[in-house]
Amino acid sequence: MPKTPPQCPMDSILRLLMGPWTTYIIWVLSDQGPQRFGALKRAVPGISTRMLTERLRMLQGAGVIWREQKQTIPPAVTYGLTSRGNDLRGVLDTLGHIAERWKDEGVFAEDEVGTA
Amino acid sequence: MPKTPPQCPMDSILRLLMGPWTTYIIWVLSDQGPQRFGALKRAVPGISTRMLTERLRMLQGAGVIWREQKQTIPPAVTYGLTSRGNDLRGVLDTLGHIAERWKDEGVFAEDEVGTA
DNA sequence: TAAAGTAGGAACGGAAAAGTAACTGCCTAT
DNA sequence: ATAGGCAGTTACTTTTCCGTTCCTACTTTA
Repeated sequence: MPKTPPQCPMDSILRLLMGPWTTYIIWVLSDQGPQRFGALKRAVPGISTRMLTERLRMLQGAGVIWREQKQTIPPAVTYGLTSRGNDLRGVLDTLGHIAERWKDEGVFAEDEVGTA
Repeated sequence: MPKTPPQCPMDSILRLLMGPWTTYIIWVLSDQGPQRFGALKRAVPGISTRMLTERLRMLQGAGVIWREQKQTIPPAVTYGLTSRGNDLRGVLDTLGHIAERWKDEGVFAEDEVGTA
């Protein structure tokens, strides 16, 4: 029972980006450059370590971000966007523009999308 | 406790597109033109009427699709993309290309995204 | 000695999303 | 007369996700 019919590969990619935090993480990494785990956590206010870890693993598994671990004594792990992540950047950027335009038009106002 | 920090409007739009079926519906409407409810349901294999209705309402609420109801005796309801929906089309198209490229590269293979 | 930071892992629990199934009312075709 | 299609709605159940909390092992600082 595939929820994602195979004809539509972009659904797979959306599943990847979908999570509540995913795009935000990508945005931070693309806006502020590579970050360490703690810094990332601080940059994404409200996220739990569990979620952050999970999302990072997922993105890493998809090759969207890289992970560099330094085996120093307090281990230092840094994450950054790969070229594949930069692919996404453009799309997300465009989507962001659309989103802003829509927001100006009131699409996301509660009485329009919340009700109805 | 907003899961979507206000700084990131594209998260709102992704929330809109995210659902398991949403993009597929948009794709069908953009690929095959306006469709009636039943046709749409047949075109999106596996979706339940409940989900289809919900997604359509959501997309309609966001102004992504229009809904035209003819008060004939078996009521005929047709859905189609609005100009706003066509905004999305471009992005989804790009995303689709990326997704296909990634798929060719094996990003979505289980051993890459499932394991890790 | 105790607290805090580093980068997570494991377990538990609630809430929201999604699927299933049954029902609506009206009409047409068999 | 009965089945089936139209376009859903409602209720029920399941699943899945997400957040919270506690834990690791080590080191530095107070």
